[in-house]
Amino acid sequence: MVKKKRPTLQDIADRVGATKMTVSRCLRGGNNVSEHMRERIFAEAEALGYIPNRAPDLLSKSTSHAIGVLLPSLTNQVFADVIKGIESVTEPAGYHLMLAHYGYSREVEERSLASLLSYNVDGVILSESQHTDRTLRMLGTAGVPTVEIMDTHTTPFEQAVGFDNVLAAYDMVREMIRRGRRHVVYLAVRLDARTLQRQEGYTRAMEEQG
Amino acid sequence: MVKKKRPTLQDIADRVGATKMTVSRCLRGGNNVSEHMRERIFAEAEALGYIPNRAPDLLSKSTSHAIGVLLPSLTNQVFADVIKGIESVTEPAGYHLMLAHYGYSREVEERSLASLLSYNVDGVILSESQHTDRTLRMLGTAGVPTVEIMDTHTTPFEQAVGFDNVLAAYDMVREMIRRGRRHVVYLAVRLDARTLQRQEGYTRAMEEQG
DNA sequence: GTGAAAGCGCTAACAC
DNA sequence: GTGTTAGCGCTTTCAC
Repeated sequence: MVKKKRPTLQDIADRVGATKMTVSRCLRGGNNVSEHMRERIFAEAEALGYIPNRAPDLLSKSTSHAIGVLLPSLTNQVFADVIKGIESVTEPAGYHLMLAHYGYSREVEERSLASLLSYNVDGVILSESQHTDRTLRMLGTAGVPTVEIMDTHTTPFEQAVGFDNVLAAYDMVREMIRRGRRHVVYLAVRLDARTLQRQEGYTRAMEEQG
Repeated sequence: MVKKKRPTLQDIADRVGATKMTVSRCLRGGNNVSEHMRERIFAEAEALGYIPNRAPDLLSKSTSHAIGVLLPSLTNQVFADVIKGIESVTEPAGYHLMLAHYGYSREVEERSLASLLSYNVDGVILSESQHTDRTLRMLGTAGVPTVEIMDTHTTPFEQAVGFDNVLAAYDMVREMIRRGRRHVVYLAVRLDARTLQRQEGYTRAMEEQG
């Protein structure tokens, strides 16, 4: 399956008898192009099915108009909503999403992040707030804006958006006790960071109220 | 928010007193690098937090290791599952997903596709099988493998994976009739392509059985 | 109004 | 085992 070489600015330039510079200026709406040229260039571009190439920009300006999104899992329905929410903001802004998921493994997260960063993404969205040292270092050298979602209890690398599991659990248990419940039980399936955070909130509330 | 310039192969090369060629070979696991050099290069790469840059590859080989996915909507839960399914294949293969959605508008689809193609995605997944002429032309000149999902009734541009709404509706109605139902009613909310296909299946089954 | 040259970071091809 | 050159497609800068 050989990829056909796509038409470039040069191809258009050749056909209209100009240089790619003139074509470039014209296609980007520059006004210093003669009316005659402008028409021929647009006609040829359309005829050739010219599609601009973002790669050179990506190379020279290191900017991709893409945001990397690292999710622990796609199975958990909450992350489908997360994607939807992110898209609702990025799409109107002309940004694309590059997805990766890492199955709750910090090592996979590290690799996926490297991969995402190698595309020069303009920003990264991470879920969870526990990362390997290398992950943190990469975020540092990459120098792109980083947002951690879901957990706001742990101190974020840069910024975090989400909720505090500890506080949420604490509030819930407190409210139950306030309503007169005395035997509140905390049941959890997995002992991951979030579960433990909720347990912390539960324990705090229970101890506080005796 | 100024992006810090990331370390490049040249930066590593300067520090170990070699050329970027040697560094490039070494980091990619080439064996024709002296043991001494190899160690220093890896040490410096780690120290600098070097992250490889895919942009040059993208420019010279026009290959991105990314797949463009065009979805009509993210709100419809079925597409969350679609993403999940696609990811389950692409991720192990080392491919990333670039998402775009177009709100069931062919014009938006056309723009989004151009945008996706400008990243030199290695393949495109489209939902629905009705596209503008320009969309089709772009797919042609881009020359990347294209898969249309959801609808297999319409003749696909290249390949399609999904189900046949006409046939599905036909089968359902037929089965109802076979079980003795005589007053089967088809209710639809929107008159989009899919709805009309189902109606076609319904009508065919009803007429066939009288 | 249009062109020429350089450069973004990396690798393929070719020295030595 | 290591270096040199050239080039991917585009834009920026400077000429004319």
